[in-house]
Amino acid sequence: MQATIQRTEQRFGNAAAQRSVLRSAITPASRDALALLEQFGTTISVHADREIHGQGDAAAYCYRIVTGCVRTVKLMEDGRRQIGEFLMAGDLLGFDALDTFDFAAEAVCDVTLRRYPRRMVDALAESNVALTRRLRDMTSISLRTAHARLVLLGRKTASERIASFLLEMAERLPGAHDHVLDLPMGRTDIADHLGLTIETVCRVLGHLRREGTIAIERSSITIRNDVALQQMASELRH
Amino acid sequence: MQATIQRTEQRFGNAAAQRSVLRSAITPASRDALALLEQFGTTISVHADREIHGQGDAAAYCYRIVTGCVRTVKLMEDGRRQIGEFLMAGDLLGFDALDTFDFAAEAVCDVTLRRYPRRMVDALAESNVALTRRLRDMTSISLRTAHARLVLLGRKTASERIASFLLEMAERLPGAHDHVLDLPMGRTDIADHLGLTIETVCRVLGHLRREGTIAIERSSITIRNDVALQQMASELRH
DNA sequence: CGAGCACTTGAAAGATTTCAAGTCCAGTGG
DNA sequence: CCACTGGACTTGAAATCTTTCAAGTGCTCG
Repeated sequence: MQATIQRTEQRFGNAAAQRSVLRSAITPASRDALALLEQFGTTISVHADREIHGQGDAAAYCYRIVTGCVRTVKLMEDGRRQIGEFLMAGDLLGFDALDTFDFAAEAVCDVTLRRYPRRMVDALAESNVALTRRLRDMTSISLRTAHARLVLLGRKTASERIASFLLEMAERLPGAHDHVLDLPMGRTDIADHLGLTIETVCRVLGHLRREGTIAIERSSITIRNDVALQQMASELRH
Repeated sequence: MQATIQRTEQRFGNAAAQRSVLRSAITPASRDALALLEQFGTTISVHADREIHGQGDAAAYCYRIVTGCVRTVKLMEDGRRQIGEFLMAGDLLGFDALDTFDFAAEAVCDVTLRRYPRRMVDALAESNVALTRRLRDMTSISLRTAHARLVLLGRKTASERIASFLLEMAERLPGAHDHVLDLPMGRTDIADHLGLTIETVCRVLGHLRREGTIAIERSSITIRNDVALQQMASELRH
């Protein structure tokens, strides 16, 4: 199982490959390790904009997103907001928490989740080496994602951030066929994820549309020129 | 994939109190778990500005910083640079890596490291539950640190970033007694860590000095008013 | 059909960066 | 021992990018 992850990781340097790695968490073998948990799982539904867990809550459960989209949110005193990441179907939430969450998780749209008691996860991890290893690798992958975002937020321009975001969504959104992205999140969420204002997000998207790089229809964006987007995204040196 | 263990920018509630909480993550028991590795360790020295490992290198070793300061670096094609974090004596590096590093690690000043073969770490982890658990928690803590930095880079102003940085250093620098910080890193490193330019770093520091909040003597900064700094840092809502 | 909300777009304001000089030491060589 | 040189750090002024403030559009829902 770990072999699968490692093999994928070899394709380093190719930005697209790198991104997909971050989400390809569910390989056949690793699904087996996680499958042990299934018997302890409960399926729950959460409506759009409802909280799944709050910032500072005890980490009593872990989750797997079955359908829909979830955002992880940190709020500052004055209301400034940072969305750490968007989680899509198949993504996991809370498996790498300590005993409390340091961010809230909210449903972006109506979502279905599979929920597992954390102490079952911990108990199983104690006795199952494969699962343990799997959990550690998953957390490492989350960390790698976070580090890529540090570069995005610390060093990229607004256009580069938007381009990177669109390319990431093109790979991660379920059914993003033919370069058509049905974005579940609004412009405000995108802005709070990319460290921009909603106006800047709109302006950059508008610019890309006028250039012919993308087409926009409300929440659906079609990538018309992904080479242009990739150049604009300025990925890391390799 | 940074491997800072005992530190975290955990920011709920009283930021200072919270920070020390995670420091105590290194309990006697957990130190014992890591102590198993000691027999496989080698001590090495690296001169200032030399590379410890490159971006993309196979993760053959893990490290513990014995003395000095290390920076983790990501470079973009055009030379823009992001420093993920600074590691101080006692911090760990590479324990949460996958099979390659996605960032370089460089000595900020002359450093002494203790180096452990990764496969020994993995082998021990397979058979030792305490160590395994310890590794997972360490990675989770790194992740929490990274998330706090996402807020800093995505939503804080230049002054807030500098204030947060100084407060973090006040806690993490070995021997930061009496609010005197001997910063091992230069202004350029600080800028590349905080997503700013060197000029902005200088200007904000100069402003704080003129205000009487800090005093500056080359690489040594004295905090004269830490309440002012804490207010300026704008920590997270709790 | 009107209200409300999300999204757009324009114009002015503001924060940070860029460009350009300096200043201040530490180390070097005379 | 002292002047000199290079690098790190400061500081000022103009340029630039993004935000803020303001309006306006368009769609959805009641």
